[in-house]
Amino acid sequence: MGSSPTMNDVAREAGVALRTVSRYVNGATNIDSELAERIRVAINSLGYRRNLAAASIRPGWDSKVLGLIIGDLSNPYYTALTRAIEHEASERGYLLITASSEEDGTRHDKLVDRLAEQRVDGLIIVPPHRPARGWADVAGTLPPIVFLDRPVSGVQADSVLSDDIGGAREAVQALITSGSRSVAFVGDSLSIYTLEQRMLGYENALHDTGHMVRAELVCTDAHTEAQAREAVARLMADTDTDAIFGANNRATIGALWAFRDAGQRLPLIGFDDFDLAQLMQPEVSVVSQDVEQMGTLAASLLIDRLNGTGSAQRDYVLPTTLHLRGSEQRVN
Amino acid sequence: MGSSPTMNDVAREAGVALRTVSRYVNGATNIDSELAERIRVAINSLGYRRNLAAASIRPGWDSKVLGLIIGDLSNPYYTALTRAIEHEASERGYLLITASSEEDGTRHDKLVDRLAEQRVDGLIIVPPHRPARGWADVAGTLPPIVFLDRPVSGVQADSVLSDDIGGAREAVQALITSGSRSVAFVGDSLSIYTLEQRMLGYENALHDTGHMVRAELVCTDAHTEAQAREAVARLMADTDTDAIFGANNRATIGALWAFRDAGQRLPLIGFDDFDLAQLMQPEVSVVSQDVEQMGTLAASLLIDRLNGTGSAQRDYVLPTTLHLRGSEQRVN
DNA sequence: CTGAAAGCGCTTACAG
DNA sequence: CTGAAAGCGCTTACAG
Repeated sequence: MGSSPTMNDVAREAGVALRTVSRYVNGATNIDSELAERIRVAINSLGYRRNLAAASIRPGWDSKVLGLIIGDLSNPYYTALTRAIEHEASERGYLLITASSEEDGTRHDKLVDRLAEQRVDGLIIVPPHRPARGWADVAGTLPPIVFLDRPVSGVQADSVLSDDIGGAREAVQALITSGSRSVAFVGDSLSIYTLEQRMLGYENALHDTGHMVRAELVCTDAHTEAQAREAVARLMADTDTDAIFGANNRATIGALWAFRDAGQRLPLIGFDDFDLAQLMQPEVSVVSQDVEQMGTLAASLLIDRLNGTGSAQRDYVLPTTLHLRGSEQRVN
Repeated sequence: MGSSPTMNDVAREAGVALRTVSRYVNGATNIDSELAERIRVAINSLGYRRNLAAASIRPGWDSKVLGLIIGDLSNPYYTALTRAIEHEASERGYLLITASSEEDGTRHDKLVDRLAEQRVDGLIIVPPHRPARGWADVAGTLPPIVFLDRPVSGVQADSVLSDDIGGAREAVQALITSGSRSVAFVGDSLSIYTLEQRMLGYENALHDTGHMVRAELVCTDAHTEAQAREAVARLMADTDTDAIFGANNRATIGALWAFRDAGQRLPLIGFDDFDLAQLMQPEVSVVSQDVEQMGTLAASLLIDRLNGTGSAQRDYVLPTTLHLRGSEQRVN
């Protein structure tokens, strides 16, 4: 390292008072031009850089750093969210610390603590589905929070969500409209808020169209792509499943694998778009979330609140969009 | 906000000296157990959290925050890199600030400045291919750096690279071995280090097998997937191209699109693996970089250096792996 | 417009 | 083992 030059060093070098350097560095306009020049030269020759970390400990100054806790960067859904958040934050002068909880409650809590201790100005959080401790215990000690993807009750915070119920219902209805009668639900644990909601949408669609929810067509333990692949294989072999609703990305991709394994496909609609969906044969139909808007909105709500221009706290539920591309159709 | 409680508040509440609280918080073992208990109670009742930002301005203390500047989080290659870096950093107690330069030199320089002013302990940087200013101008004012994906000359820093030349050569040789004679190069600008290297590998492979480099088979202005798609379409229409080397992800996907548009495919090998490569028909052959190891190594080198356990500065060039999955074969 | 001084929340020799 | 004091790099009333 070799300790870097301080504002004090610059003041000495330029032969002015510390305060004058501070004003110069902070962009004050009314500075004697000769002094300003001496300061400029001193800064350059010393290679001085202001220390924002030090500046931010002063009362009323904030760090202009936001924290983001997501599940896992390997999930393209979270990646897209992160990108939008980072973009909006950067646009508005904030840096972003990104951390992955890996859906582990304890790890998540540690990250929250660390970020709070780091004195980030605000937090955007995708809460883990099995929290290790209650939010109420720590809420008072945390900076402003916006929850993303999943809401948290009992905490003062905005939430930005998608219409999981509506999206799932629409997808399942589309499958039924295309002629399927035994639509299977393939997804992860219902203890995950979004999956629970999508299950509700699935049930709604069945009820609306006069169908029963049949337990043997419901798989809620496909945590990975590989498990979804197996689950779909089993559904195809053991039941009269005639269409698949992939309740998340991994489920959908798993189904595509199972189709390839079986050498035959079933009508399919997935929740969440993915990169090459349109390059598949047939193109994969999906319900897509407006991920970019979700991220932008979350960052923007948080920053508005930090600036005191936020409105009353509420949940924002963004609509989803059904993209019918072909894979929903029956095979004959 | 409402200013949060400080160590001073805790000391007063517990009826001990500030220093004792500091020692408690920093995990000193030898503290009178009765005092420790009083401090514990005071911390809980006040909802005190240590202020790491304040602590880190003291001499010899560092922030335990690293900065990462990449091109763009929408590129899965950078995402994978980021994930590995974040994982290693987290594993070793560091937080990670991630920022996107969007390949813009000026924006990149601003991020470097901001991160330096934020006093991150170290920086991992994918340098933009057209830097707006020279590294020499600022090198002295920056924390330790590890360059990733592309090297930078004239700066004291480690670099973590892939064997772009070797990987490209191997890919092109494989296409030739499969019977292709007019292998086209489709990629982005050669002012990007990795693309320049891959072009070298392409040329090497041609020379090694007694072929000439033919200008009409070389496309180096496919900056986007869409442009690559058009470029491949043109190659198929206007030249005798009988195989495509996709010099990056976007080029490869663009080629797949062009194949679908044309209703026929050419032998293809791409540089960089992608998520659904094996779900395509035929499965897409690629040269893959060991992205996870690159990220882990970069973070690990940086942290070792911060801890004073780093070795002499050098470039690390990681080998690539050719995955032949079928798409390299000729169509008949 | 500029200087000398106080203070942000914290850690660390220095005495006891 | 613990207390009162100095100081990290910075900003900001307070005087001039």
